[in-house]
Amino acid sequence: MNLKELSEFLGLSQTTVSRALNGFPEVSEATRKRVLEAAEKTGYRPNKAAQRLATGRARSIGLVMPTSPEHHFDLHFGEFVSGVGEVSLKHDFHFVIMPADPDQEEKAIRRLASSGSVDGFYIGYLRENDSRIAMARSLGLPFIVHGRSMGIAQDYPYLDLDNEAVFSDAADHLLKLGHRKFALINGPEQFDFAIRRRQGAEKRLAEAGLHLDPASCLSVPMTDEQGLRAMNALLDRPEPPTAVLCASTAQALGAVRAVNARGLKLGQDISLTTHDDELPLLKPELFSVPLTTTHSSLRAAGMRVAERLIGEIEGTGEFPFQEVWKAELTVRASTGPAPV
Amino acid sequence: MNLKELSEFLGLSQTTVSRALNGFPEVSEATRKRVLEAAEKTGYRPNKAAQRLATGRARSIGLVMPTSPEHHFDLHFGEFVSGVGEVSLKHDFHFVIMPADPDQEEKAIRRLASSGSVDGFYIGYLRENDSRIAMARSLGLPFIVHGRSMGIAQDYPYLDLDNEAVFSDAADHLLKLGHRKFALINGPEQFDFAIRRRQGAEKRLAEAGLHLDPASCLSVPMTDEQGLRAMNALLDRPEPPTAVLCASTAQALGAVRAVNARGLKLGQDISLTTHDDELPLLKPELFSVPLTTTHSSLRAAGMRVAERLIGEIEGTGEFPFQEVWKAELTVRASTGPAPV
DNA sequence: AAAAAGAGTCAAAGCGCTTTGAATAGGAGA
DNA sequence: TCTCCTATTCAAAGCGCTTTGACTCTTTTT
Repeated sequence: MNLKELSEFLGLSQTTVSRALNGFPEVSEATRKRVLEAAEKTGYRPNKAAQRLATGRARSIGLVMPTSPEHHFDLHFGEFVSGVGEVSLKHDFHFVIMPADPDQEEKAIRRLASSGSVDGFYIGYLRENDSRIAMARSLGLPFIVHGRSMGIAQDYPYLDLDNEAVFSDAADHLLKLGHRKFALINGPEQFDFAIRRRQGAEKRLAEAGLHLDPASCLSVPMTDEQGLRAMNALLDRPEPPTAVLCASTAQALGAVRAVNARGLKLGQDISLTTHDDELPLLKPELFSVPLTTTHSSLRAAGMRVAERLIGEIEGTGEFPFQEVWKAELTVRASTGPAPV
Repeated sequence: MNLKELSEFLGLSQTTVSRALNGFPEVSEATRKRVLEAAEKTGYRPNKAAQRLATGRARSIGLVMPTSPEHHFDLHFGEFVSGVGEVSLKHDFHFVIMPADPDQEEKAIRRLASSGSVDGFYIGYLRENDSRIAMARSLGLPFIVHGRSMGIAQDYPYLDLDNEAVFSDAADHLLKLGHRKFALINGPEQFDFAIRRRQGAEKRLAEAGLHLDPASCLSVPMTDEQGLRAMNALLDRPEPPTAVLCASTAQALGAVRAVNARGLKLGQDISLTTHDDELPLLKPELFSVPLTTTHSSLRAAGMRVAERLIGEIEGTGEFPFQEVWKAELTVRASTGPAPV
């Protein structure tokens, strides 16, 4: 059933039917009602491709999904996407995912944009001096960056977490508990957020007259396996830390395991904090020793990104151009006074 | 840059340019080369909507993503999707995700299909007597079911794991170790796979003359939190089990924590197996006591589903209509002889 | 009573592509 | 030399929708 058939069935022109369906004012209420009922009854659905071709708008947003045999689906990404998805649905937007090898991402975005399948897109996992920002701008399509990129003028639309504060707040908390020997299990420093977190920790520690030894700043992928290894490496050092900052609950999972395996008591022999993206699968409060965290909902970030992107496409709503969210500190049993 | 401009630029007709680009034989090699070069140089990309409208094919497959504020993004789903994505990319297919509340799924599929945005789709998380299968068939679009649905004639295209064997193999292994007191931490029995797993366990145990008490068959969501609670409930029973079968590594994570919290030794006081979907984040071999598992790659299943779906759409390749995959048993330290 | 304004409807153009059916040119065969 | 292929190329017709500009009636204003 297409527009032509529907309008013939109703004895009206396609114009009128189309207008009635799309809520234009110049259609009489009686006609509109008739059209709507007929559309309902016949199960008419406008053809998206035709609409898209006619209007130039796709009513869909896109994102590039990092994927490859090595780089498996990231839990954090899924949580974010889930938020984007929920909001797209609410606005009746489609949501096109273009999977791409991480190092082919730029090409993938270009393909997505120039194929006309989306009228806005999202960029994530920002790196230092990320070339994707300039490219995104050159495509002439609305976009929004989740994160920021050091080394580039901050004149693009973004939503980011205050990553400096994430580690600086955690460090602050541990300093007040008397800790002096710090270490980081940070995310991969190819990413902007990891660099900022390290800098946040360094800055706060410097204020307390402490210097963070580069050998204590581990930068590893956000999985439990890597967290386990990293913590083992830290505990094997001649002078192991008493305070460790983790970048993700997934890493913390492994790190805690390493601590337990050595018979050390979390919150007593060693204190650990993690940043928590509020992954439903990994709740820091459910660890055998509940974890002290900084936390901020990644899902909420996804929702906000979609909200802003769709708002810009539709020209509705007023949104800030740039936003920085603060993470919240919650103290639990995994942090305690520095051992004497 | 569109076809018209490109053909004007080349001094050729749109027909010829289109044919050259799409590899039709009736274009001279010299012309084809010229066209290809010009397309490359000008960065020409065919407009997807126009192609879709003209051909009726969308070159994209779709899936409905279960999402809602309660039902958060499922880790297992992400892993599956990642496989689908990789294959779509290889075939230059788009990949449209329609997020939907789980109980609105049917409506969402219908919307996806009748909007013409996809020319094939996937159905997952099958329930008993699942009405989506009949509906899918009525849409007249290629589709493939991941899983099966009890109570419905098996005449639809599917890929499924042999879920009976999953728990029956695990039960078999534990029986041979002398265990007589069994319990299940199964997935939600609204899903077909969970029902089959329970039946698989029951059948194998019945062969050994054992009856599985319904109170020992826990059916809970696949998260560590639920695993923890379930295991606690089991250990609180007057006669706690010595052999526990888990449906997911996520549940096992919590279950193991419950075991440890009581000072019980895994593989000695209590044996535990889990089914492992090969989630990169949760590796059973990395648990402090490595877990005995049945395993099968969910990602590989996603790839296969996409492969078959695209194959059917394009009319290329010969694929079986229905497939059942066997999971593999790997024995590790979490299972040992039954305590005396 | 004539002119202007407003309400409702419509025919037709156009979005960018594929594809049908026809046209053209250059050789081969009669 | 003339006809008939074969190899290329092309003009034009859709695909299903939105949107422009025009066309009827009514109703209001002068």
